[in-house]
Amino acid sequence: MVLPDGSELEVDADATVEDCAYEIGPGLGSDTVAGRLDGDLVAKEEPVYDGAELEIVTDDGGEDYLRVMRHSASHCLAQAVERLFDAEEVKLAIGPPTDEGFYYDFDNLDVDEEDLEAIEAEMKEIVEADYDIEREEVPIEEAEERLADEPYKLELLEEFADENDTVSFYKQGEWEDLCAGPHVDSTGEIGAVKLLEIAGAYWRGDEENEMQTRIYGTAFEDESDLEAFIERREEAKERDHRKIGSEMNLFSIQDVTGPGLPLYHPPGKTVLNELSAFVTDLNAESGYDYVETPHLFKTDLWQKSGHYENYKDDMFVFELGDDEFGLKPMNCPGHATIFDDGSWSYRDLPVRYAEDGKVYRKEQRGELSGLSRVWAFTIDDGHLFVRPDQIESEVEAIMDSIDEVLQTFDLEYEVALATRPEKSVGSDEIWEKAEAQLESVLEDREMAYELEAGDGAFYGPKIDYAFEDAIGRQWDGPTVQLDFNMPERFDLTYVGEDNEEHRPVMIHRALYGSYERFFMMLIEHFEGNFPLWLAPEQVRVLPISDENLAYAREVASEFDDFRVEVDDRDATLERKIRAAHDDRVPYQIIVGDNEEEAGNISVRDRFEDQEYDVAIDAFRRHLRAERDEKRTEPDFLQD
RNA sequence: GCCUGGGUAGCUUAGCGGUAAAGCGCGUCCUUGGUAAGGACGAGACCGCGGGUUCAAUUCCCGCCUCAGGCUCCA
Repeated sequence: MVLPDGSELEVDADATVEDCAYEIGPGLGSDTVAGRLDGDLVAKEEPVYDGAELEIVTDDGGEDYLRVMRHSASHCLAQAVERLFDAEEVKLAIGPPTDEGFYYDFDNLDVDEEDLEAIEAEMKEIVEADYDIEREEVPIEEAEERLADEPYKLELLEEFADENDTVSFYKQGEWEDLCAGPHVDSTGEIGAVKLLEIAGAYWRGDEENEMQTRIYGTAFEDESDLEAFIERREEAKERDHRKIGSEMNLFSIQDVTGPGLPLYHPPGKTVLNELSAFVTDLNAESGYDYVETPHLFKTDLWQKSGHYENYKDDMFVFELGDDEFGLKPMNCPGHATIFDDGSWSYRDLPVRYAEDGKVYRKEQRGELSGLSRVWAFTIDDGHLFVRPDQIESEVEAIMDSIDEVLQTFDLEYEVALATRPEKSVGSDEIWEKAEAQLESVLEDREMAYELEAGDGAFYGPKIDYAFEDAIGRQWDGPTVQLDFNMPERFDLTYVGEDNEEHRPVMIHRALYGSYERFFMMLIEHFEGNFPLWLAPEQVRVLPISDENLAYAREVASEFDDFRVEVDDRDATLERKIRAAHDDRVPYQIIVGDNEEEAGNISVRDRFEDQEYDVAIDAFRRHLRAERDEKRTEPDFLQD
């Protein structure tokens, strides 16, 4: 066996995880809860095998121990449910731990939120009773008898029967379950438990299967950890872009407009305009030409592009007179059509088209959520028509731009290579070539990447970026996609050096992905405290009394290349400061008699720092630099 | 789409078989204030939409619309 520190351990051929632990030391042996065998969490009774990497999991309160304990908590949940409801009727499905807790799926169980309290109380009794949790190896045939009334368990059993002679059961008190484990030694080890949600879940995650009742919960070693968890959830709620979006008047999604169709209010549109200007500048530097295409095309175009065949279920398609039309789910066919209208020499390539293009995709109703999943959204789209020999350098250039965007927002990211999906167009040969090219760029850049087999677009493989926000959540972002198929379908050509017609390659790319999703992520990442260059209101001037109002307006006019407001309400300074904070304005300028006499200002930032006797010129110079350099934090008072 | 829970003033929420309450915000007035809510008064609600039960429905029942969480973690 290979241990985490790299050392090797010799054990008998039939040794278990627990035996290995005792071999290392008797203290470790008796503390053993489970093991990680080549990365898999397994029961301590599981046999080890030659050459495997082994890590012993003890009751040290680490992630793995929590997982084991939560798995046991899910058993308590099922036990409580079978005690309180008709155990003959209710059928057990599965009950694994998750990253944040655990769940158990039941069939034929009808519960509401009030029942949850009763179930939770019963679970606490089970924990209190401190039943020993015992593992038992049972021959398949006997297992079948024990599970005669549990159709889902039998279905699972069938699958194990191929590879194993016995299966394990875990028993606590009067209740037992078919389960691979691992589990803690007794129910009393579960410190604090809470049930969270009732949800529906398809058996084995398949829409074709019946829907079962899933109960979510979580468990921790003690009450204070549980409280911290609940607090963290509340904090995430505070950051929610839907809440902040409405507080800051950024956008709304209203019943009258229909679902997934956001309306951007002036402050929100201000942010979007800044985001758009940023990539427009980058695109100009990278040699892109802007184009514009309508929101709607005849389905002839979608047939030509292959969307009709491969994407129709996600499209809004409708009859108009004798013709059928579809709202555009992607901008590429329009751009390909523009390219097709010209005649091109190899010298003209690459041709790079860009458009902030609004697209419409008919997502399932239940999938819609705030700005993160919508029906109508805008992509900072770009399509390149390149010679085969230009692919790698163009992909490199795009990745440079993406780096610049993500660095501007201080976002860490990971990349993944997504390969051919089941539903796709084009020959195997073309796909292999495309995948190989992207792989080679990633290798050249020495970038670590994950392989997402089958996750590519239907027309080509892609490199997807995922970034992490301020509280560690992952989001989809930029993407670079190779496309050998669209040029075929549109019969795109250029004349080569040899005076023959050649086929260009298309590259699809976006730096943000969609504005909607990027905007949402920024709102939550910054908690609405946008960097100066993005802030809808950048500076607010607060006169101490009405006497200073005229001077306040004069000061504001000195900042007319910024989004500046004067708080001219009849209110105390305290109230004005409070309001400026609530509205998340990066800088407040405070002017009273002292400032008016001296002809200067006081500056306050969102961190509550303040400086008096500031020259207007000096602050304006700083502000321009902070804005133009796109710094993420207001730093006038923070140097 | 399916499961569970919501939809009451611009926002956050309370309430209930007898057509509604609070805080913030907004308006007017008093106040002219020096660093995170000064005071008084006032306006503001087809209680998501449609149907049913009832003498009476925002409240109970049914349907629809819409929002949130889940349906991805696999004994």
